[in-house]
Amino acid sequence: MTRKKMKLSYITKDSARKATFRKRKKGLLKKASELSTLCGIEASVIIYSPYDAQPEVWPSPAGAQRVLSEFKNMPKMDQSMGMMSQKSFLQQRIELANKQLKRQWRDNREKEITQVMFQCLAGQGLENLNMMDLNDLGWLLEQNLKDIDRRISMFPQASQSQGSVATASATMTTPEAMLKSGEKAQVKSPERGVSPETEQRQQLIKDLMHSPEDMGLDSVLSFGDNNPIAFFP
Amino acid sequence: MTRKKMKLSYITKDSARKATFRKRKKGLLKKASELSTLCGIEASVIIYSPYDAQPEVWPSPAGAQRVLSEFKNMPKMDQSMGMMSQKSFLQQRIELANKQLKRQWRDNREKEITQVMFQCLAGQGLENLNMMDLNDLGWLLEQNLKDIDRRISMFPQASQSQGSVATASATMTTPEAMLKSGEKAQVKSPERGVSPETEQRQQLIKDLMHSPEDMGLDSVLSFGDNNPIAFFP
DNA sequence: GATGCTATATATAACTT
DNA sequence: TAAGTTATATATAGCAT
Repeated sequence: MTRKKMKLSYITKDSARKATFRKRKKGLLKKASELSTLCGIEASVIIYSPYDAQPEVWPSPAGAQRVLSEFKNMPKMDQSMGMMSQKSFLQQRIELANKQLKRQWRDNREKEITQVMFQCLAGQGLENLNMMDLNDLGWLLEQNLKDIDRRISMFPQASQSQGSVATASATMTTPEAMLKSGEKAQVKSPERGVSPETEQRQQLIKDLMHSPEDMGLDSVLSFGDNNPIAFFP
Repeated sequence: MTRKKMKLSYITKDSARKATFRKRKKGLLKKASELSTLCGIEASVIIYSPYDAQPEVWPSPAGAQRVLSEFKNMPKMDQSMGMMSQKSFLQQRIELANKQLKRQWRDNREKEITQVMFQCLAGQGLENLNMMDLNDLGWLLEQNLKDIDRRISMFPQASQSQGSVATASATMTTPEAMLKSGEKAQVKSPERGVSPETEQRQQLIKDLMHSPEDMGLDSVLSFGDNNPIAFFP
């Protein structure tokens, strides 16, 4: 942007990267501030980097949270709570919120992984997934495959040859180890009445699951890193 | 900042304010994108304004969530809370919990829709979706396309012909009406270096989006049912 | 009201201290 | 390694369409 035109790619040189980071972070926050002032809107910028112990939050943690809470149901609560003992009411509220939040978090995990799955379909590949994600992705795939198998087995003509999709599962190198005991995939003959669309889809998924340059999914997926999601640290 | 030096204060003239907003929002997001790319860090920008029905979220709702999840480690507050009155601390806590919960709720919606999207890919079709789902699905598609476009535009060779995925968007009959003004998809030549997989995927999505017997998605998706997400029902 | 177009104001990469 | 300087690259305010 100045003496040279600079390609927009990761700056490999450590010192230069850090210098640029500091300068541009400052610039970005200034821009955000100006936009907010000039146009009278709420905005928030959060920058998470290894250069700052605490994430950089603009305009402030509280301000950021204000922006994040687009709907203003808060004021209503502030008014009504005047009638109760402040503490108990608030504690109650906190407990409730925590409980709901915790439940959300758990339910979210599956949806998040499904999201990941779609992102793969959208062409992002598996490179950026960590071990936990891959693990859960594998689990989700198993669940889906089991469900699909179940549905297939309900078709009359499939009764003598179920387990086709489980075959796909095996082909996809999904770790059998992850199946709960007693629920082993029943791998039988792959030949069955699948529509072209189905085959295309399965092929697509297989392609997506096969990342040649990375280590095989087998080794990764079976690695049991079930770290709990941090909750209200 | 250009022909005149401009005082940094709220722009009273309506049209000018909006014009400035659009320009600067674009600039801000670009800066954020560059910072992220150049320094390999995670960042998120959220702009909440009356000009956009949906808050502007960069790099994407999912990306923002990733950054925000880091942001929730705010030990700073825990330390300093000793100085606050119990009430203000609890209020802050509540605010935080509510913010997080609210965000969860909204992000959930997105994931839910993504789930729906994947179910479509799994062969269930769009028959069972209500108008809100379709609406949100359209929005989600837009977000994803924008994110993908952003990534594509980062490839040097794509700089002269970005918007390829937006082309897919148009082909998919995604309603242009849903694009925020000033962010019109740049539909150019569809011919570009897309891999066979990409084409296959796009074709698949197109097929899924095209439900011959139902009313076209165009009419449904552009139906402006921006109902707020219920929070704390 | 949205865009496109400059003339300038800013931001900042490469240097210097 | 950080802070200051400077030459340029970018961003964008004020207009024109």
